[in-house]
Amino acid sequence: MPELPEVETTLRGIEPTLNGRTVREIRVRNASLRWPVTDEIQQACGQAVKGLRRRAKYLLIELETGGLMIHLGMSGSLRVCDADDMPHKHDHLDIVLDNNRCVRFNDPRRFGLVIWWEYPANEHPLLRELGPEPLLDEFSGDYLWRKSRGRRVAVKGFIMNARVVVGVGNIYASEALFMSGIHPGRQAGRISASRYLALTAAIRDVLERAIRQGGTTLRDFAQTDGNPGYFAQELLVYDREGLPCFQCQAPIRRKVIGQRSSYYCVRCQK
DNA sequence: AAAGACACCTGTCCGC
DNA sequence: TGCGGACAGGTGTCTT
Repeated sequence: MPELPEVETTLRGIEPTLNGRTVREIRVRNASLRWPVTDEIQQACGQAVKGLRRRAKYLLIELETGGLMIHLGMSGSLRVCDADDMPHKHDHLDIVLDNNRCVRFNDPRRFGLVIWWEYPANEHPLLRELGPEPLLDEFSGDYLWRKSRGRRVAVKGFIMNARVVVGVGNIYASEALFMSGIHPGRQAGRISASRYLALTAAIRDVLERAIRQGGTTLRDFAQTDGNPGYFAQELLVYDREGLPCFQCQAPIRRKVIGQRSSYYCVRCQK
């Protein structure tokens, strides 16, 4: 479910609740997430919130001697509520604050993750090998072009590889490739520098616009107040199999590339 | 080193 | 109405 814009939306949603507060309690209802939630997580109790940031699709709640790292997987979401509100199905974990407010982790498929980490976060095994953030200057057309030389993998898989660039998931990969006129199955190493420049700009543009709309809700993504994200209405190709291309009217195709559904226009993307 | 397959898990939708 | 199968926004790990 959540790609970079949905994680960024979630971060902005929980920020006012966490700022200036102290963690009073961590309530674990179901510890079997992608990585088991261990007792280590209880070290968060009594610690003040020092900051909040996002790296790739990971949310980092920075406390005094370490912090909480949260990943939403395919179906995870965070909601802000009161600590004594009745939990719903799949509400696996609560971060209860000193004012009785609560950040509640829900994840039907349990591909998500909530773990304790100690400083420095950037050296954590899950973060150490990650590529650049797509919205920062370190991500450029030149970088993508250099990185892709000799690579035979399909360009869609290439830009979804977190060692290449983080945060680009299945929806926004299809969208950015359409916007830059590149066929998703084209070999990464056989694309010119100028086309990578266009692709880089498209990735930035689509991610920034999606953040402004609170992310994309296709099925079950929710912002922290329970509202959906509104970017679905701006999607150009994703989930539009058989529907006319907005540029040329040809039917949008769906094809599995690298085990993921890819949506594209055969006439507009080469 | 790179690329591909697979596993993890639940819910929903569609055709029969 | 029930049942089986396909599919879903991610990514670590294992095999080629």
